[in-house]
Amino acid sequence: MALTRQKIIDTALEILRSYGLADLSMRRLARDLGVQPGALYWHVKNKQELLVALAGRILEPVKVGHAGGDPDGAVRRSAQDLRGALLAVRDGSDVVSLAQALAPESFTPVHGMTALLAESGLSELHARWGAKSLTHYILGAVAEEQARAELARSGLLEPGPDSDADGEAFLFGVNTLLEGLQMHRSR
Amino acid sequence: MALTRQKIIDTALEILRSYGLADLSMRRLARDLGVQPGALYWHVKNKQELLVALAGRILEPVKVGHAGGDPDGAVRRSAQDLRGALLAVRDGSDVVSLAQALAPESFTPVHGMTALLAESGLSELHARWGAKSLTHYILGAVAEEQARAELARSGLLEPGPDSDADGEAFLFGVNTLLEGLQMHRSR
DNA sequence: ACCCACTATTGAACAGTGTTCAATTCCTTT
DNA sequence: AAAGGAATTGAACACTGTTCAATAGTGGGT
Repeated sequence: MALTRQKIIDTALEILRSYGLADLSMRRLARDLGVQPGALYWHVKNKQELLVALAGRILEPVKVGHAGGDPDGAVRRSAQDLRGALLAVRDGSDVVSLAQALAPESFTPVHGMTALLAESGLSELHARWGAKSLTHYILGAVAEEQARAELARSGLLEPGPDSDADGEAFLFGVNTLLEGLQMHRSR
Repeated sequence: MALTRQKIIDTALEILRSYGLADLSMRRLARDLGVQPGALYWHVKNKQELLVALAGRILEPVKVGHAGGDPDGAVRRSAQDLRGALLAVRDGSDVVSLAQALAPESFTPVHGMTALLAESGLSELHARWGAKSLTHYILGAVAEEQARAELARSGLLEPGPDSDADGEAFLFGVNTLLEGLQMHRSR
């Protein structure tokens, strides 16, 4: 079974899901693929590129659809989709944050959000700034959730109640940002 | 000259300032102190603890003072102070984000901001959530600025105009958040 | 002055990391 | 079957954080 870029990314995602970013080394990845580490570098430039691709895969299910008539609602839904996609993979927010730092243009959701906000009556500039604010907030909020989850996993923190207080707090942040943006609309 | 925890943190900060987080290894740190790597572990539990202490040092100049009468203004000023402190040290936002993930309670600014927001008429819960939203936003925004700076330093990005567009965008985000919070005030 | 005890540092090792590259194998096309 | 490019191996390089027995330095009490 030939080694392929696809398979590498798939296996990397599986390691991430099950063991987290700390266990995702090139050697571990090669071992799981039954291959020598050097072989990976034929299909992938380096680990950074792998992580960027991985981030793309994590965000694949997120479609920042532009819903007719209710841009705010669409943004709200996109934000929650994004959160969901990040939470679905262990250390997902770390991987995506890292990827965004390495290849900012590859972080597609921000484009869709900019479009939605522009559609809602914001100037081009304010829409861009608003979208960036939103994504910074989202990545930060989810990173905090997952960091806590990681601490809990290692027993350094009691696992707290599993009520969706995080989801509520998250939505509060998104709504606050959206309400703040409302003031800047021209129409 | 006896090795001391203070000197270790000082030297670590100096390496960070001049060469960035990637060059801040325990070995490099030991070399700069004229000491064997193992010696560091007498004064510091491990690298994580060092980074948390370092984050504390980076945030030292930030005093989230509670200004009389104008909580929003105080928050705005604190946010900009925080940004300034992070930007003053290369990779400052990475170090602080990391520290916050490892020891959330040690990230003091969030306390002061919570207090200020509560003072401004928000409920206890909303003040907490608002402060968290703000800090997520701030860390994310500065992280992006510094990531771009790092990419530019390595020549992978043309250094763009040095106008303070970043400062403007940053302030926009803070103001948006504050305006959004206004809706949730009881008085 | 001596010895003890405690603090601090060394030197060496362990187990891992990302990455490179000559040599080799595999597979396809002629 | 032979040639040639694509893919993989095996080994090495230069690192990383961390541990720990052995050693050195330092002060107090007899």
